[in-house]
Amino acid sequence: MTSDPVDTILSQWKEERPDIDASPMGIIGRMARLSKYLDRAIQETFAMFELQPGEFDVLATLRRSGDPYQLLPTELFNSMMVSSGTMTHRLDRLEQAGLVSRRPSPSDRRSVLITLTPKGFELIEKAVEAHVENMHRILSDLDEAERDTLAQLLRKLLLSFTP
Amino acid sequence: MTSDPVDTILSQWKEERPDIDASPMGIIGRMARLSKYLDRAIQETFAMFELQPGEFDVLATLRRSGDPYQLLPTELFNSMMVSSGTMTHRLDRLEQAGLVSRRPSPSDRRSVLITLTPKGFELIEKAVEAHVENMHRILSDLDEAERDTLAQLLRKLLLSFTP
DNA sequence: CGTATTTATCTTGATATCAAGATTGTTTAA
DNA sequence: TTAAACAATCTTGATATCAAGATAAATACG
Repeated sequence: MTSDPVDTILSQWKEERPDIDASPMGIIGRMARLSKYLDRAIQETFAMFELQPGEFDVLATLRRSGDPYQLLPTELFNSMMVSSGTMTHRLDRLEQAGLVSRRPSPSDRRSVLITLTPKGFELIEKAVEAHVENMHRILSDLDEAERDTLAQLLRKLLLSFTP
Repeated sequence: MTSDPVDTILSQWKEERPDIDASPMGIIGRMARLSKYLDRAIQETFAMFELQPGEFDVLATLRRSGDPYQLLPTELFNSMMVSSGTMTHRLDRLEQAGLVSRRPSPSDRRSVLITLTPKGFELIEKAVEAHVENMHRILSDLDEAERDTLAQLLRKLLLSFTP
């Protein structure tokens, strides 16, 4: 089995602090590094559509919510784990670009309905297709069984954070 | 098998775009979410030592490099995948806090030697112990076989980015 | 030998993000 | 009904980060 940079880190700790079991870094350290690589690889696809990752997330969330492609800011920032202020800023940019619209909610005057515009819909259709294709390419070194196993283990770990 | 938020997302895509195989999101989407949860959980430990994650990384990298706990800024930012400007800023703060020192390199007048101060050494010893303990706790829902399998799969994926 | 290229670090300007607070509106319950 | 609690969104101020460029020094090469 070929060794990676995290193996080097683990063996350094073994040498310097043999009293410590640093093995969890084999998972957490690799997740951190992978996360950076994945972000970069994925961003290249988004850039082809002049979208930031956060903007893509908003459009994709609206798209997959189904007709009428409409959600509240609160639903959006809850589902994507960012603060309300961050969402306000994203929506400002997307509205500016004509990809979503803000309309007052008829049922709650505190609320705003965020809706995909036709332009936003067309853009996210193409961007999602490119993104999915790119993700397949990124994972192509894992066979189907490995991808399944990995997805299962990640789900189990993810569930330990969301009871 | 209990379902998680990513399963919901996958089934939404299945409904809305049955022509697309979004299964890679089962890995990449979970990695993205986990990465956020892990960052938050880990940050709590660092905060107990008044360290930002990036500052912890610098001190830990110096510590595990072994005596004399000394590296160049270039080695530091290469190993932790951040820009040189980011490293300059981190080193400014760490130097300010008296945790590392900057000394001119005797062999290359362009270079600066970053060294752990005794204060930095003492702090990182304690912080690493707490961090490792915390990581064990975070992964405690996975048994040893699962942790091994997960680490192996992550290594394989990571190696596909670093040839 | 002297010029061009590469390397090491830092600076600058822009931006995405967060936490905390402000504003406005809704719901609860006495 | 009315006061208190809660909810939805936006604003503000701070910060970590990056990309690109500046500066200075070392190395390579014709």
